[in-house]
Amino acid sequence: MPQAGGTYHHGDLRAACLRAARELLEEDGSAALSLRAVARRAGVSPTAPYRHYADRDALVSAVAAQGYRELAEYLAAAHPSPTTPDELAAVAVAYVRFALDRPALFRVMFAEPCDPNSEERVAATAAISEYVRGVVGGAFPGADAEKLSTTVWALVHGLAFLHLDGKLDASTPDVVADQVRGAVHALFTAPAALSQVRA
Amino acid sequence: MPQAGGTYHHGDLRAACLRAARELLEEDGSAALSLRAVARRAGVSPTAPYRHYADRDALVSAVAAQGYRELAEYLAAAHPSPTTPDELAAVAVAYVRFALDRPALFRVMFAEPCDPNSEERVAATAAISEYVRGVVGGAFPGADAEKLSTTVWALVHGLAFLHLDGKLDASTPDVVADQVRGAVHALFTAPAALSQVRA
DNA sequence: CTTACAATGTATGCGGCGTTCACATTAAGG
DNA sequence: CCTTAATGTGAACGCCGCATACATTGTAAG
Repeated sequence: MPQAGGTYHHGDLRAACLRAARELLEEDGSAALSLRAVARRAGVSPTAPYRHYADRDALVSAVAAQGYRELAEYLAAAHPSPTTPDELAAVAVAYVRFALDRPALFRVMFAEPCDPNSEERVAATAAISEYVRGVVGGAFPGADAEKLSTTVWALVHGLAFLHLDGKLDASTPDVVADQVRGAVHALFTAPAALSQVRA
Repeated sequence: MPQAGGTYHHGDLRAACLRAARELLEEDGSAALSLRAVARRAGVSPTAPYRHYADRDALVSAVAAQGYRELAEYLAAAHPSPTTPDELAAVAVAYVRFALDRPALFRVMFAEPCDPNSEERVAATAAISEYVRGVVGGAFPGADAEKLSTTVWALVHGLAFLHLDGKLDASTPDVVADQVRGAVHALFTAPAALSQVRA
């Protein structure tokens, strides 16, 4: 009886596992994200989570999928439908800030190959891809949305990862934001760049 | 006696561990990179590697450091001192190809925070940073080498990671190469982009 | 040549982890 | 009420990282 006054059935162990996993992730990094630790934190026996997640990968994928959805919200909050380079840069800054605020989660989302066994995860990643393409395509209707969105996503994603790895100066949030804005503007204020990626 | 006719002393277990680790990495992914598996493959007792690596992280860092050095060679082989956008694009293509050819190694190199306890590793990463800055600075002497090199590195690094994660079309090497070239050209053929990042 | 020592590899053991399987408890529906 | 499926428990297996004590061997000083 792991819970003092607890009932035998937890109620919503699935959600509790997800919450516990997120906490462990931010507290001790992804190495500490074990099914057993999650079970302990949820106040449940070591094998109880297997009723809700097939294996550790399934739990990790669920965490990642939740991360993708949160990222989408976070970007939308930065600007719902950016059109100018400035607005796009604001979204890019939000992307990098998201990564720096939740480093372990961001790594879980992108550091491993996306497990194709998790429908939830592939759906969430597809949604992010769609979002990026939609935003870039909306801002630059004449350009090849596919290529251009890939380019800008890669740029922002790369900045996020390099910052995460401590390869760049991330001393203050402002420094980071300026860096990101500068890089995005370099890409978007360039007529030659746009013509380069047109269909 | 793990080795049939083997001697008690291995001879060069340190190097053998590194080799075994690389093999395991490419065969079964980073999850299979355990000190015990390395020891098995080297034909040695499970704890023997501890004589040469303080812990698992130390071995991983050594593998990563070797990866950084190989990456530097690989880029230099693509073009020793690029100056034109075309030449820089060729180096960028090599960067992404390196990542796609050695996915597990590339992830080890970049997916976790760089362990500051490994002098070898920090030295190798610093060398890569220097290399990138030098190449970009040499190609565009007027620009702010710091900012510009960060931008182009992030772009290429992001492309590599997105490809690695299957988020982009990596059906054929040519498709990937075209994508990378297009993205780099978008950045470098833009006068406005360059003026944007000048000091 | 011997012998002491440092370097290198071995043996054993601990606790944690992922996972499986048999079993217990509970909720829900005929 | 009683069956049945859902959910949680417990014990067990093999793998892992790692620490400790011990065995073997190269080396070099005496």
